[in-house]
Amino acid sequence: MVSTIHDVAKMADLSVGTVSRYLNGYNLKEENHQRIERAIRKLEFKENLMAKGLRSRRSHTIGVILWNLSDKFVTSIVTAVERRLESTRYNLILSTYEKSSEELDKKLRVLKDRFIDGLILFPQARATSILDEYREENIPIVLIDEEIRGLKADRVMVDNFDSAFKATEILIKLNHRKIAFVEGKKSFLVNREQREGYMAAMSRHALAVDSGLLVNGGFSTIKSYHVVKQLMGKKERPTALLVSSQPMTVGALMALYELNVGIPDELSLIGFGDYGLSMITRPFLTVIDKPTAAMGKKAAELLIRRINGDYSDFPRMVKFKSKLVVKDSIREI
Amino acid sequence: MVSTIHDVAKMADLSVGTVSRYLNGYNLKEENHQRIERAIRKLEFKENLMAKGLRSRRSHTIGVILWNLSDKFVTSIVTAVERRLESTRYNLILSTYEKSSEELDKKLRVLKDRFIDGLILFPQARATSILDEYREENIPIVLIDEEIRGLKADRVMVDNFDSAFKATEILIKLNHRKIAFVEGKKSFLVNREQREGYMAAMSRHALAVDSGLLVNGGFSTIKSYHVVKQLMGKKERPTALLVSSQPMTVGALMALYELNVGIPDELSLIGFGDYGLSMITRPFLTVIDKPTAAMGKKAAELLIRRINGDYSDFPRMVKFKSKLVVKDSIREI
DNA sequence: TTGTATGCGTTATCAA
DNA sequence: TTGATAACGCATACAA
Repeated sequence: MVSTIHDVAKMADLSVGTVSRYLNGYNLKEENHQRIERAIRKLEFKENLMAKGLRSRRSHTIGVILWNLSDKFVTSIVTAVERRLESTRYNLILSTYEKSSEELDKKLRVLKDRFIDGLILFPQARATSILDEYREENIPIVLIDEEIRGLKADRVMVDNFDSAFKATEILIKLNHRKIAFVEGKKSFLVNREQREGYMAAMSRHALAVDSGLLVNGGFSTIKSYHVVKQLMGKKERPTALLVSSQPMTVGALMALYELNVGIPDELSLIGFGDYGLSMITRPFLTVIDKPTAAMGKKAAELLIRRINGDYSDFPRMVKFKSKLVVKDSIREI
Repeated sequence: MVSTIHDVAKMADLSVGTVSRYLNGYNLKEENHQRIERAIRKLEFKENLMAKGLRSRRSHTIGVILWNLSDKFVTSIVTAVERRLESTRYNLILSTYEKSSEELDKKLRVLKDRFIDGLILFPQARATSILDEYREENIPIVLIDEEIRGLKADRVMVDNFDSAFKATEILIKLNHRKIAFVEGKKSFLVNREQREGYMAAMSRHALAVDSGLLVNGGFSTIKSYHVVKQLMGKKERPTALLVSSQPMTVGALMALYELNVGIPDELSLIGFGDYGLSMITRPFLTVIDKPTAAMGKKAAELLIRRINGDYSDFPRMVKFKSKLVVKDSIREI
């Protein structure tokens, strides 16, 4: 039989109030403290999270809303979040929205109705006024690698400017001049930052970015496949290519394989993406590896602090530098 | 202000009992039905899942315990599960255990304490008696592509025998005789079935499996990397290689790249894994693509039926055939 | 078919 | 510092 604080109280010969206080970390007389502890152990008492939640309006649950699980950037961050949460009493409720605004809204609503105590959001679609309700009800939100206009929230970011800058610059130093950049969706901050990094590196070295070099891969594998195919079909090919996300890098690879473009002989290639990708392509791919483990940990910690009411440095923006992992897909020309 | 069934009852001029019955699908007088519906809409009433759960001992939550999120087999099934659950009132609580038995036990315990209504489990480590408690408390479990000895539970499986058989046989038909098989951990059913499929195909064509052809990749990328390196370092190399999981296929690729083994010229290669992998390796990889979408959907539906008390065909074992996607990594010799 | 009343396990208020 | 007791929002047994 499952026991309640009433059973514990009876066995310890104290009142339920006292037991409840014990459970919530209030000070008791040392002796009573011990008595309760013993009773809890004997009865194998476990708190009932639903009853607790009903009273306290907390679910001890953290929502994670992400676009999908096929992106390693997302999954490694979620993994890190879960790991960080293991020592706490929080669990993760997972929701995906496939980059659809309607879906996103729906999921935001569902999770709010479940009384999540906090939210970790990977934003890749517009959300509507539902986010205001989160604010009104004081449900903290941590955004991953993006902003949402009009929403003051904590953010855990990749230093995307720096990443693109570094990648572009290394290509320039290898004497590349015609460096193309496959960007994502223009409306997103992550894309603007990357593009600015790319532009800044180009202009610092007095290189022109003619219009043909900047192509839009729309954050998707298939779109990237098409634009890269088009890009490399032109008479004036770039000698180097920087692709701004993992799924788009996959698309680019597919196109390049199909066109039989030699890497790095005909084209030097750098992709944003995880380290894993660099090991299974041939040649090994030079990638910009994002510090997902640190990001997930940070996001979890930030969120917990907010849940505990510590808004001292709100809104916080933490930026992590990525690492350029140089492999065989780039060369000097 | 958030409204309760009391508010709804008052506005509809009925009792809370009636409203509660309405919400749980009991029959009401048509007029009252309408009145309640109107009131609910006007008040934007939402059920309080915690209160509901406290009374009914249901959390409307389904636990998913998986080894980690870096395996596409896992993530695509989870995605399918979530999609199937969208039209229901269930949400997913996610937990990972990194193939450690202690972790698995811990997670099983945590989720039980959260009153999950059902569990989807990807078993790759031994679990202890905690699973008996699930049975005692009537929490249904669906196992994905594995069995747990001593546990009667529904299972959603890949037809691993058939998969390995088909893959081996196509290699045989391409005149390969020395076909090596990188297997996973022997203690798991998935591995035994694959191995039997491989053996069956070999013996049907009267081919001997000498001991050197069967190597153990331990289900991990790194282990597979090492054994394949060793395997291909021998004087007598196989002419074809079948690798029995996605992570191990990655490890095999790393080894083969490193040793500069020409694929498919020197070695024909088939890997278990997802379709995506086949597109980014060079040459394009022939893979055994598992029907993860269907599996996830089935798992969700099976679990919901059990939660609803329908145990008519318990325990059910559903087996899905995988698809051999032939690309450029195999050739006739 | 509906209303009333009790309890699910906890927290919080108020007295002691 | 502790005890008694009233909520929290809902489901259900029982009566009507």
